[in-house]
Amino acid sequence: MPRPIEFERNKVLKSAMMQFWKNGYKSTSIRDISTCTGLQPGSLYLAFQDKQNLFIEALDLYIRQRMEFIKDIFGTDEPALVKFRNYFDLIVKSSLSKDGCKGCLMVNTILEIPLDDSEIKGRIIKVFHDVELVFKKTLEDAKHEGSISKNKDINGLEKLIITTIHGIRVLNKTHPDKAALEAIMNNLMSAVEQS
Amino acid sequence: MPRPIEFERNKVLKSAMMQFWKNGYKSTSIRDISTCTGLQPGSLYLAFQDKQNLFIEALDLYIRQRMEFIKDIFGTDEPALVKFRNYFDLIVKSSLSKDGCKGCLMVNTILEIPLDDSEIKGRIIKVFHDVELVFKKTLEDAKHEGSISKNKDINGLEKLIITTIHGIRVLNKTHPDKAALEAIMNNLMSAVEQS
DNA sequence: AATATAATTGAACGATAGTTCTAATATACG
DNA sequence: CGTATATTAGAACTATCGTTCAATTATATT
Repeated sequence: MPRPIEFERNKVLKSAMMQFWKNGYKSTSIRDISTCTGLQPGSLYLAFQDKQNLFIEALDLYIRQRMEFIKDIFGTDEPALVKFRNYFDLIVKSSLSKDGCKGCLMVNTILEIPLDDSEIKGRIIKVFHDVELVFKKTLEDAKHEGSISKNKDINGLEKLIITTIHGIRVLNKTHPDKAALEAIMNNLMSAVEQS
Repeated sequence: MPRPIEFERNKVLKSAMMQFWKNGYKSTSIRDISTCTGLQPGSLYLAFQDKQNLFIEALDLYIRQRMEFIKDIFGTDEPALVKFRNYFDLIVKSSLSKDGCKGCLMVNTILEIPLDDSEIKGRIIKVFHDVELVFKKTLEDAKHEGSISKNKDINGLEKLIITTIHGIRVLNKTHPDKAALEAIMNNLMSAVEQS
């Protein structure tokens, strides 16, 4: 009986996500979203409640993609150090791709958002934490495989990895540069391998 | 004959800078600035032209402070590697200080600002470049002093340093943690020293 | 085919943003 | 001491924001 929904929710969310990723949360207006999705404000509000919730759903889509990316690499049965090498290579590759200069939506958002905004901030911090757990798990595996020393400081190493990745997200917003990216990643790999 | 200016320009700029630093460019309104400086909108516009220019002057104040900080450390006649060690120690210290959780105004801004905004972006990229020149110069000095190997890749090393610092600015916005900061900085120092 | 249902439209709304303007104010000089 | 000069105050203006709403549209069922 009812008129059916015309738009595909995920396509709309993807367009919105790309817009937020490109220009940031505050600098993206509902009219911008309306333009890039082809949906009128009314439809957007009916489907997504309000701007904050629309952003959260777009962010969640981004997060799902990132976590899938992580899972594709770290969910294999390859040796732990190979996983890191693959991951670092793909970070370099994606940094040099078309979307590379936009950095990471999560990092951009956590630096943009006011200090006391906890709803969105908490979401992102949780994802960072989950990623760190994957890193730690893989570093533990490396210990068991005997490819890194038993007395390595896994917490420190894991923080080093995620901090370097975040630094690269900033670099991407300024001067993406293949040589620099490779130098940074090679150093990081050495830090991981080094007994 | 004229009524004298009552406010001190630098004090006003400092208050504005702190506000922008805390909440970001877009999330800070002129009325916020009016409140934190005690100046009415009219006075602000007479003195600073418009919001963008006010921000640029506040940013310039921040930049001057940062460059002074850099100069205080790298402008001494200490050995090159000691300069880096001092710098890294101070990064850790400031990360754990009251303002640490606000990250770096330049990094925050470059991640917040829309991709095609070149006025402010260009200013920040130039500063990053200037800082990188200081790092490179100091690494060259280290070579001449014989404290690092002649065939070290200075460009790669310098990018590694600035990228790690930027990563820490992101870390500061999430979980400032003394142990993590020290682990990251110790690794960075090793990467610099290591022949 | 007529109708009930709900999605879609895009104009309109109130709030808030950046900005401007006028009146009031305060000194340095004649 | 009065006046010229320029700052200060904060109300007012315009643009734009997030958001809502009434009218329109399109199907699935009767």
